[in-house]
Formats: sequence, C-alpha cells, structure tokens
Amino acid sequence: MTKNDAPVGDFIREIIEDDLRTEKHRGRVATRFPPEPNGYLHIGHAKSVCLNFGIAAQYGGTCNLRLDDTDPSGESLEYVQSIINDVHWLGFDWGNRLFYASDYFEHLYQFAVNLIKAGKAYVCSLNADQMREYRGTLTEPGKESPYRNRSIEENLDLFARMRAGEFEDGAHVLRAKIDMASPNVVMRDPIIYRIKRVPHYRTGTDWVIYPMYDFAHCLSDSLEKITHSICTLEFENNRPLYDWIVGELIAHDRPRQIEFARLNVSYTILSKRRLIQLVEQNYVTGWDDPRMPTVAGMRRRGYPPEAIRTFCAKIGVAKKDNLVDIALLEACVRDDLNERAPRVMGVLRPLKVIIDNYPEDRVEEFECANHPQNSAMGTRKVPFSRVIYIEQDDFTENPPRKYKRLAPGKEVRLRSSYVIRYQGMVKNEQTGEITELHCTYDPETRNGPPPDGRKVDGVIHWVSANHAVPVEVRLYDRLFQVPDPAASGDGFVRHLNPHSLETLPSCPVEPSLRDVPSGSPYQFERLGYFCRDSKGTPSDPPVFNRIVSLRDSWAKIAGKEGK
RNA sequence: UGGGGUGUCGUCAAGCGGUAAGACACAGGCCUUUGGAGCCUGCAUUCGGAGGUUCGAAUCCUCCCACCCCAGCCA
Repeated sequence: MTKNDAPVGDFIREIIEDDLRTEKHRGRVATRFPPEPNGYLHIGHAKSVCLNFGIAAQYGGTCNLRLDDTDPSGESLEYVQSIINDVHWLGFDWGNRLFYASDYFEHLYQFAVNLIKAGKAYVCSLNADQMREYRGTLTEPGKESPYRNRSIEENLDLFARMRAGEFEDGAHVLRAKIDMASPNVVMRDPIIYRIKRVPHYRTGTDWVIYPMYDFAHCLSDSLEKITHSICTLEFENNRPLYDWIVGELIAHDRPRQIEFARLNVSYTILSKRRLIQLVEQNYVTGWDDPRMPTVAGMRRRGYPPEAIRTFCAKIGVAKKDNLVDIALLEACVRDDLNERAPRVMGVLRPLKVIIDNYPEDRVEEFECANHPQNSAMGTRKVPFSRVIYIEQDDFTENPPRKYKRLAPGKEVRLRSSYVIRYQGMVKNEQTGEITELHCTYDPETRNGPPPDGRKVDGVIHWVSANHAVPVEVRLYDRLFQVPDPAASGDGFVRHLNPHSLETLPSCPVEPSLRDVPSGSPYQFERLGYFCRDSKGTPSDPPVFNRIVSLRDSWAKIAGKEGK
C-alpha cells in the first residue's frame, strides 16, 4: 500500500475495532471477497476488494477469495480466471485461501439435511406461479404451503431423491420453515435448494440441485470462519435470514453480516447485467475495451492499480446511495501518472513546419529531461531537424485574446529546443487548409531564454519529421453522455457517447517510443497520458491508448473568451 | 397505506452534546521552457423540514418529508 490509499476510519472499521476491543471473535479478523464468476470485475468490485483485503491487512487478519458459484447458468472458468487475474493486478493476495462455494456442496447438503431433521425445512412441491401466489405481497402476508407439514421422513426421502435426479427442474424445492406472515418477504419460507439440471463448470453433472445464495453464503462464511461478512446494501433485507440459518446450524464463531453502499460512478454504468449487454451487443469491443469501467478495461486503458486503490480509499465507505464524480477517478489517475510517467513528445494532428534558416542536412540531438521535477528519471535524446511537425491547434491565423501559441508575427518556444518565429504559410488553394508553415529559428535560444531579454510565453511540442515514428492513437472519452445513465433503466444505451472513441490512424511521435512495452505509461507533453495497447499485432504500427488527458486550462479560458 | 435503510457544500465524506475536517469540482492569483505540475486564496452562519430537551444540538427526543432496497426456483 502507498501513502495515498491509507484507509481512513469508516463505520465498518469502527465495528471491527469494537469487536477487537471486546474480544468478540477472540481477536480474529477474517473477511472475504465473494464474487460470482458470471462476469468481469468492475470498479465497484474494486471498492469491495480494497475494503475486504484492506481491512484484513490493517488488522492483521485474513481475506479469502471465494468464488460464489452456486448457480451454474452463466458461470464459467473464463470469469474465474479474469477475477483471479484482476484481484491480483489490483495488488492483493489471498495466499492459499482461494475457495469455491461449489467445494462446499456436499457439506451444504448435509447442513440442509440437518435442517430437515430439525423440522426447520421442508420439500415444497408448489410450482413457481403457485409459489408466487402463496408468498403474498409487500402489504399482505403469505399463505402456508400445503406441503409445509410433510413429515421429516418424507422430506428426507424427497430431498434425497431430488439430489438423485428423480425429478425435473421445478418439480420440488427445499424451503426453510420460518414465517409466511413475516413483514419481511425474505423470511416467508425462503427456498434454499432448487433443482437445476445445468452442468456446473466445476462439478460437472455431479449435482442437479444447487443451494440458493441465502443458504450457501452464510454457511460458506461460517465454514471459512469469516468474522465480518461485508456485502452491499441490497442484502440488508436478507440479514435476518443470514442470522436465522447461521443460528440454526452453527454453534460457534458465527459471522456477522455488515452492509455498505455499492459504488456508482458518473458517466458510466456498473451493473453486471448491463455491462454484459454492452459486450454482447457489441457496443464495445469486449470486457477489456478501454472505455469499460471493468478492471480489465481500466488495465488496458493504462490506469495504474495504485490509482484505483487511491480512488477507493478517497470515496470512503458509508451507507448512503452515491454517484461519485468520475472526475475524481481521473484525478487519481493523473496524480499517480504525473509522478511516474516519463515525458515524451508526439503530435496528434500534425502541421508541417519548415525552418527556413536551419541547414537542410543538419540533425541535432537534444538531451531532454524525462521528468521536469525528477532528474532521477534521466534524459533521452530527441532529434531535431529542418522539418518538424507541430499540433494544428498550436497555430492560428487569427489568435484570440490570451493565445500564447504560434501565429503570424509571433514566436514560440519549441519545447526543449529553439525559439522559432513565424514567417509565412502555404495554403491549399481549393480548401483553404493550411498545409505548411515557414519559420525561422533563433540559434541563441538553444539552452535558455533569448539573450536580448525578450519574453517568449508559449511553449509547444513538436516531432522531427524525418525521425518521426507513425503510430495509431486512440482517444477515449466518457462512455455515456449523461451523468447517470442507469437512471434510464434499460434505455441506458441511448445515452452512449458516440464520440467515446476517436481513432487517429497515423500520428508522428518521437523515435524513443518505437519499441516501448505495452502498458507502461508516458506523458505526451501538453496532451495527456498514453500507453501502448496490449492487443496489437506486432506487425501493425503500434497503437497508443490515451489513458487520460492533461488538465486543459486553456480550453477553459478559450471557452470563456468565446462566450 | 408492510418491512428494511438513507438524508451534512455541485459530488463524495468527516463529525459520536461544546459551537461544520478533508478530497474532487468550481472561482481567483502566483510560478512555470508542458496553458502540465506546484504554490496561495475563496467556496455549508449551517447539517431534509418543523417542534422539543439542554447553558449549548448536525449530534438526544417527537412528528413530518424525500429518496433507495425487498414479492427470481439470481446473487
């Protein structure tokens, strides 16, 4: 952990500290991160990962990684592997404590048998529709199932035959015998086992009955001797059931469930179901599309795990519904990258500049600092010659007020190089487009300010045309155009930002970028942070993803001036 | 019109009866060979509302209001 993700106090840590003080779990702290392997992890999961693993680390406890795989439909090994990979990448380790709820199937079955023997569970043969009717409504109590008072022997027999595969899906379920009149619908004889003839990615066809979440989760926690079972708010209604099951079946070391508010982030969506939709309907290129809020997407985009951890620490943990500004995530990423990313130069939208008074065959190499505030990051050589590219944005015929870049009659500093002065431009007669600029350089400005004391305000980046490496650049923007796309329910796709990806097929960048590894971040000066994409084929020109832009205060000024 | 939760700055979020932290965002300024970074300053007389208790309330009590979750053989 770094200084930035030092956990701050929150209500969960308060509870834990209380429990530690009162020796409630004999000084133990054991948490778990329990994803279901039916999708990729996203930034919301990252919050939970940081919480659970962070707490374990902070209090000298343990945190298990447990795959909550009790519903084989939709679960797969691919998801398991992505989860393992993502949690590791985020910076956490579970030692030898990788568990699967499916490993407990036999044990859970025995628990269910015990519940039946205690007269606390029964096999119910109502069909799904009937079940719904008998359940009552939010304001009306339910009715007891006609099968509620089957004998223990009959229940035992039926349950064994359910396991043995004698019945079709839906023919019977096992229910806890609690209270059909409970004001909490969860407690109205909840189903704890159902028949599901779907092969499981781990247990194959060994089982045709699978435990429900409410039954499996609390008992898995108990088997793992979890002390604090941290989950999200929507399970608050399930806590009485959690406590009931544990109360019936577990004598010692009962875990305690604590709920916190799940994370929401503006301009994106964090529902697994909807993320799946984006992937399956090809709104994005996959789970690891750099625009996705998935851990895999953020990794490919170039977000450092440290930045994600810092973000998770900064948003805090509470019980209030929230919509965290994505600008905070971006700020964390910039903050981290500002310190670690070496500076380089690349031009996104090139404008050719010919330096008329610079000898045609001459090439100079400038020793450029890799980081202006950190000399330990060293220097690199950047070639300079008579023809260079600058950013189209860095020249204008009619400069607005406060414009500090190149314009007719003006001069500007080429970063780490000379001051150049505008001399003329060449336009395409047909389109009016400026095709090249002619400038002169001031040889006296190589290592410092002009000796005559004149001020040169603007500094722009550039790349020597002859030495440039052409790369593809992908500029990413927010996935959605509205702050809270989830508020539109299933219509959220209509808010997708059509400009969330802009591809620039051939951008000149400095030669030091020719063979950089994928994933390591660079700051393209004055533009943003970029990293080479991990998916390109070696024969193609390299692809660079924009991780996040630099703060652009000129855009703000220009915006205001324009109004 | 049942039950369970939550309401403090634009957004997160501290605060736990002694007189509203911090972060992001925003607005000014300084500095700068990145209009980056850094630095400085400003930004809730008020805590969903109304009453009450108290010398003193965001914190305690009462009532009210708003929002979220629950009627999958999903998790």
